[in-house]
Amino acid sequence: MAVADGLLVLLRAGAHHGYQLKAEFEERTAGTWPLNTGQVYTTLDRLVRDGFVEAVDEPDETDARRRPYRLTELGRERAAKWLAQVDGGLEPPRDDLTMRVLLAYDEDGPDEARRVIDAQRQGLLERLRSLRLAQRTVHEEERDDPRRRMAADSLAVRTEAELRWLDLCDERIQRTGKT
Amino acid sequence: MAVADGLLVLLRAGAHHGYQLKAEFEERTAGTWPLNTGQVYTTLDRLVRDGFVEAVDEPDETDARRRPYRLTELGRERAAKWLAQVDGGLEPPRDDLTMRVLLAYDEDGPDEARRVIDAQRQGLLERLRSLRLAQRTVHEEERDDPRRRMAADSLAVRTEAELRWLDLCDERIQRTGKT
DNA sequence: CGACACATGTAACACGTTACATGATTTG
DNA sequence: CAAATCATGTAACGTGTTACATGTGTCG
Repeated sequence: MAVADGLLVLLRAGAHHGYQLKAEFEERTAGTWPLNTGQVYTTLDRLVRDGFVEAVDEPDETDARRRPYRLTELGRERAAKWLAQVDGGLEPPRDDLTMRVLLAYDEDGPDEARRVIDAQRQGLLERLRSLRLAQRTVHEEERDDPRRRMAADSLAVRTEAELRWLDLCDERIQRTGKT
Repeated sequence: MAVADGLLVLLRAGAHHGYQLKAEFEERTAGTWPLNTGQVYTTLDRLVRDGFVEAVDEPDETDARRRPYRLTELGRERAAKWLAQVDGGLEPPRDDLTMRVLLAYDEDGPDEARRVIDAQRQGLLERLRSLRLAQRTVHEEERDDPRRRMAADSLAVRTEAELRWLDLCDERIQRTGKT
């Protein structure tokens, strides 16, 4: 649903056609979130079906191929609501890292969990190094693009959080301590 | 795919039937990751189809309803590989929070982005409070279950990371500073 | 026996991804 | 004109979610 809401946000600025939405979406995300063209059109279809978006009556004059869409009142409300919304409340995390550690825990004593945690830590540290290296090797214009920097920050901050979590898991396991 | 890999990990300990897999999966994740029964069976079908799992020849004697499955050699390899694997390399983050901030940026000057960031920050702080409150109100046995604590930690650490990221975004926007 | 937990499924839908098909317009 | 870009779509598949259907075993 994330993509659908994103398109609604873009449509707040005025009518767009599908290809244009794809291009603008990618520009706004600094090329870090490529969209599939097909997905744009099927998503638009669903948005039309559900009343968030409608086709513009008089098609584009300069290019007959273009089929612009605009927000309905409902769509405008949804876009505003989505921007302000905070998702993922108290529901437990459902990601591979958490699942790996939880499932490895107590498989055969704490050893298996330790092995998994160590392997993940190595991999994440390696990822952090790569991220920092990549950040240093980009061209200046790109490095100064705030959107690109924010996207990069997001990755780095999340990776650091995962490392911190692994440390916490280690503590918990030691405290339970059989070994 | 996460669930499929999780089932493979559980099957390393020996043959299980579908219902049993669901129950054990939920127990191992301390009830934080409920599985839909239907999903278990369709996932098992796909795993059989792809050669990671096979039906046990002689069905369970004590209960004719049960249809136990076991790992194939291929499945055992996949489980081991998955446990050691680190996912999400250098691909940019694709989550709602990142998308909201990036799309809100430069919508109409930095103001819209600021509003979105502030709203998200408020919501995330509220979530952190709820998490800590919830942690304090659980019963003792649950609070001492390491799996439950790890799951709770995971949520908290991630939320803190998101808050840190929002602060970084604020900095970047100020530095670009139009106001 | 009747209720409830155990156990296996099917059907329909939402969303995302990949690949492909098909034209129109612009530009060298 | 030919090639590249613009523009709109369809088809197939993987994964997850919800809801429903159906039957067997156990226990009060």
